Amino acid sequence: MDKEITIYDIARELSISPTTVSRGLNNHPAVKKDTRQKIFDAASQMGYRTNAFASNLRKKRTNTIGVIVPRLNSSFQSSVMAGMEKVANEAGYNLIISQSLETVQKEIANAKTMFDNRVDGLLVSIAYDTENTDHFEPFFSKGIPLLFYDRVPEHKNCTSIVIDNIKAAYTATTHLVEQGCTNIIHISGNLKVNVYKDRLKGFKYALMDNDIPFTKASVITTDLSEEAGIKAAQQILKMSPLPDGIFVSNDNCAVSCIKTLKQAGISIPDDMAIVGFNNDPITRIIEPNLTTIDYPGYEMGEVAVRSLINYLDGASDVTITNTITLRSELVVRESTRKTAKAEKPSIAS
Amino acid sequence: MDKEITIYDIARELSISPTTVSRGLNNHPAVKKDTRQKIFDAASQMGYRTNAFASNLRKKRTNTIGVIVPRLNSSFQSSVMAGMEKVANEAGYNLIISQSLETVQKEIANAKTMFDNRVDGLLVSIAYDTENTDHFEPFFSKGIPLLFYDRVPEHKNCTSIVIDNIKAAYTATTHLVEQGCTNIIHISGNLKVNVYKDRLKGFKYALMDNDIPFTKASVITTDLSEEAGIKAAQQILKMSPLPDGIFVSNDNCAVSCIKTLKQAGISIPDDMAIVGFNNDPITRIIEPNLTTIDYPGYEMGEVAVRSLINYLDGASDVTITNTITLRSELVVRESTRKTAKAEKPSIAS
DNA sequence: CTGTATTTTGCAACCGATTGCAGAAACTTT
DNA sequence: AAAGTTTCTGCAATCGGTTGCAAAATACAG
Repeated sequence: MDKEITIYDIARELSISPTTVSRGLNNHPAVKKDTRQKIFDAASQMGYRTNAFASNLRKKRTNTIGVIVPRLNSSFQSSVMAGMEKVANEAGYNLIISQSLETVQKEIANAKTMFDNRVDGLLVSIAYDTENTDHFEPFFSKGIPLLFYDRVPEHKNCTSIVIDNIKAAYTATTHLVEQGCTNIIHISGNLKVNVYKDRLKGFKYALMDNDIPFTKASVITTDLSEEAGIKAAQQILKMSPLPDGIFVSNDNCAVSCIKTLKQAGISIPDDMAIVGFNNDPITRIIEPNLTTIDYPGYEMGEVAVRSLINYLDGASDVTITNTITLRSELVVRESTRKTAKAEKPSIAS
Repeated sequence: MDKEITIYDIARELSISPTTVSRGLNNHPAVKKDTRQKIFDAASQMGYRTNAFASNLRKKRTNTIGVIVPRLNSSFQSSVMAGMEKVANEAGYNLIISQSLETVQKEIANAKTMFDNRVDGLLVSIAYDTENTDHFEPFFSKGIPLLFYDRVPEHKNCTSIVIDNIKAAYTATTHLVEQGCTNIIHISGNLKVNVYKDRLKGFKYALMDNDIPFTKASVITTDLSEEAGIKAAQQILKMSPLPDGIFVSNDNCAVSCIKTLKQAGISIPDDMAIVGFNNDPITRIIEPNLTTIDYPGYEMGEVAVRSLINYLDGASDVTITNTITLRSELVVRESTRKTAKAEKPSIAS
């Protein structure tokens, strides 16, 4: 194992002090151009590489951003990660990623690890059962920028990046009404989570504004999994009269719901129109293609990291609570096009 | 900003030396139980948290594993990441993740970053156009364990984790033959990449073993994207006679291919049977459901990290080149069930 | 050529934990 | 109670950069 080259080796080689080498390598203005060049040359020639720990130890900065995410293996979240990684990498930051697997316990443990690892900033999308932000207190009190995205806590004034879920759900529901639906069901997720709560709100408002009664029976609360979609569909099939429109809070669940309904002989969109949420790739595979809300995951990741780095560079102030809202929009496809059936290509031979 | 507590503070508080505190916190046997307890109590009471940099600087170990992946936002890769994160987290390691976005340049840059960040080990799934492993040389020569998974380089003797792509493709193709296909096309990916190369091999062997002629025309080389699936389908539609079986190297592409073929009035599986590769969730959404090769992404991630940590703990030796091959298996669904149509539920109302 | 201003460089302390080695303390043994 | 063991503790050096402050080198002015 060959010895590691340090600034001391370079200094000795050039007969100058380590101080100057350090400054030179960091492009400090108080180093003669000439000297600096000599340092760079020697460094690359000798195979020097900086020791980040020594530097971090002294500078108390890590150039590392932590990310805590419910699950990595979801279409939406992996897009977000991809966007984050891209921006972080370009800005010279590393990303440490961990998953809470939807439990507070792991989220707490992860937060602690991130804290101990002295991340410069933290990006979090909270777990299902996270009900408070106590475990992030150390970050707040230490002034480490903390930014929530997508799934954000409600009570605390935290900087967060979201879409307008109320509006999106309102738009989706209104679209169903416009297609002629009058008996609409909403399949929702855990109502403790802001995104699902807001989508329910939007759903409710849209019904109200269109003089459609909203009752407890209008909502089926699930965990939005694939199985949940099947169960919800079965539950719907038992309703009488059958609803003519369904707004599901997530595409995955909507898709398995559609599959089950189709198997039961329900025609979509003619018997029931369905809208999902997320614009997952699967929406363009299910037949009929699913109308959904386009949700900019990749962009959300980019914006999250960009904002965080702005804070870190002192360009903006964390303590000023603000919310960044990204655009989202309805993408209309066959699953709600009651009249325009011609657009749908023939299915079977 | 409150002052950070160090072992010196604890030492002063308890009137003992920092040495003992350090040893105590690390459960060094040469510290009286009694003393150790006092140290732990004081530490937690004073809000001490270890400074990883100081420790790393001294120990020359980071407890960090680097991962370089082509893209994060793919169903397969995000499963792998999820598996990796789980094992790494449980073992007390952090994961630094970066994407090569399928280009060597970025892969080289990422490798350099990982190296400079002194990762304890590196996990890599190489980019499309990576043709040699020169940029990983520093890892080899420094004895930093490097482990390739899924997309592995061919010429170098590297430790790698893979599935038997030849066998899997052979099985998939043989299955098509067993279903009565006699004119089979293979839609492949970049043949410089081991996985696609091997799948082509398996395809070829299966044809040979079943006395079906293999010609250049039997293979369509693409980038396996969604668009590629459409184009490949169009190309297939122009063939005469039309093939009766297609083996696609990836589910995504297979699905868009099916969509295009169906639009053109081809009946699947009766006119053409199709097999994909990966067992992506979409295979169970497309109609007919896609027969595919189940590819254990999550497990691959788990195994990769576990192996790496074994090396790091000195349990096994990196220099001994070995290849870990995970099981993979054919999952038969409607897209190839020419005879058993009854299993498929009615599609339209 | 001297004095002042400006640009460069270096000294030395510091960041916080780890560890080889030696010495102190506690415990056994005879 | 002295000598021999065994168990604990602490000194001091070390890991490799960074930075405030002061000194040295150079430039500029008169």
